Amino acid sequence: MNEILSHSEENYLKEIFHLSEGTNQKVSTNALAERLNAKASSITDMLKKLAEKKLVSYIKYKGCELTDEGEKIAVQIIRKHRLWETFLVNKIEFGWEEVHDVAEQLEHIQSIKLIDGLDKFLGYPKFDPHGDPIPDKEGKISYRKSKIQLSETVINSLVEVVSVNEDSLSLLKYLDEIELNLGTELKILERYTFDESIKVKIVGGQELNLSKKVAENIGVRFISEI
Amino acid sequence: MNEILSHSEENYLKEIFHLSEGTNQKVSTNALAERLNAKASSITDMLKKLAEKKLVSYIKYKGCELTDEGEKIAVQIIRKHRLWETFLVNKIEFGWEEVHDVAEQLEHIQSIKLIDGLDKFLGYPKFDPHGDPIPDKEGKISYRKSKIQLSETVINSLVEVVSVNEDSLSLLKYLDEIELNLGTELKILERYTFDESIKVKIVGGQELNLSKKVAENIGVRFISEI
DNA sequence: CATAATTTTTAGGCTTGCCTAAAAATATTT
DNA sequence: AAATATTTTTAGGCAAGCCTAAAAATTATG
Ligand SMILES: [Mn+2]
Ligand SMILES: [Mn+2]
Ligand SMILES: [Mn+2]
Ligand SMILES: [Mn+2]
Repeated sequence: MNEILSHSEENYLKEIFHLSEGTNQKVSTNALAERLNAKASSITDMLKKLAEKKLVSYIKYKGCELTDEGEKIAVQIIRKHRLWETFLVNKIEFGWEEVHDVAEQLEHIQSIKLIDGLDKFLGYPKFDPHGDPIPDKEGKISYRKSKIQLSETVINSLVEVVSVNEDSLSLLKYLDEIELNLGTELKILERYTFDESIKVKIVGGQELNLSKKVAENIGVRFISEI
Repeated sequence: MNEILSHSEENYLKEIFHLSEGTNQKVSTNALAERLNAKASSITDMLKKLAEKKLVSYIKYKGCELTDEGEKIAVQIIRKHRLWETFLVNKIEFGWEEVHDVAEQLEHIQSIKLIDGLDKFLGYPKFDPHGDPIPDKEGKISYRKSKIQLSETVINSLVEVVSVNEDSLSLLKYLDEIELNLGTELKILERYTFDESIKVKIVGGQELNLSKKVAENIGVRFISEI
């Protein structure tokens, strides 16, 4: 417990957390391999090491799962990642599509005093620039309870954009272009059954069509019927 | 040129710079070994690699020296180190004795946009919390021309503290205790030949004795005769 | 200047975190 | 339930960055 972990080990814990978040399934070797851009054999190697350190439970051929200790560490890394992203956007004038790669580096900086100081300096933000919740010092994550995917909304409703999937650079850039940001309000006008694309009106902005794929990667909160 | 360097390689370049700063001597393997807390044989290994990459010039048994390219990189790492230290003290409420270890990690973060943004955010500071000059974007270092060691001052002069050696934690803590900071003015009252300690009066504060060793690690600027 | 002391390099080895290729286990089809 | 396909593990290897012990070069000393 409380041993220093390598960047690699931290990244494994974080990705295991992300892959199992929401589900209660174990994480497969191949899924990890894809997310970490490594070969399955490398994953197996590392899982053995992390199991040895009691940070994951791992049964050959059956996938892995974080232990309580492993999850605690993973959440703190995610806390750091999201606080640094918030810092970059709020203080250093980064765009939301520019922050992730730098935060991938910053999340490994080892200093509790720094991260708690940063949290205070930023005013204890609850969400990062992509709308993802920032875990608190104790590791508590306040998920937005009423969040649904834009692709799941019913027509004739008014919704507010509360999160976007940060994984795709090109999505973030596209949303910048069409001026769809966190806080933006959308009227859901139509859904086309052929490709499940939807027509929306940005309140105070243009009307436009969004593909199913785009809509699936935007999180919204229902406001009202139109 | 412009290849990505490992943390280790960056640390070697930085220490070679520090060890040769001021002097025009080559840096010896043993000197590096001591500063980097590694064995001489490890240093030899790395010098071969850095020479291969044209970042140092290295002749067996004759020590090493940074190339122009190597020096450019070293200076940028020092720029990052000192900007981060300034950030920690000015924005995150760190004490000057707490910043170095964290800055050792932060100096390896790879993002020109971040470091230039940080520089702007901090208001383009010229000196770090220990009074060391912060290289600018182009690598120019504005050394304080009139700086001398407190140990070299003449009695009956009034001086201002402009820098302290950051290498010793215990020195920094001691200076905190006696309330000797950057900007503090000192009257040089006496010098005892036996141990070369000096008696000083902190303007607006107490009178006290400083050992030669302490005085050598404090940089001051002459203001006037008393 | 020859011998001793010091510094530096070489030789060989270890761990971490990857890799490829082949073998073994598991899942899917027919 | 075989046969086939997919997933996962094992075996063996490689580069980075460190180590110890021994050899070689340099420097200091009588
Ligand atoms: Mn991110
Ligand atoms: Mn994010
Ligand atoms: Mn420092
Ligand atoms: Mn400093």
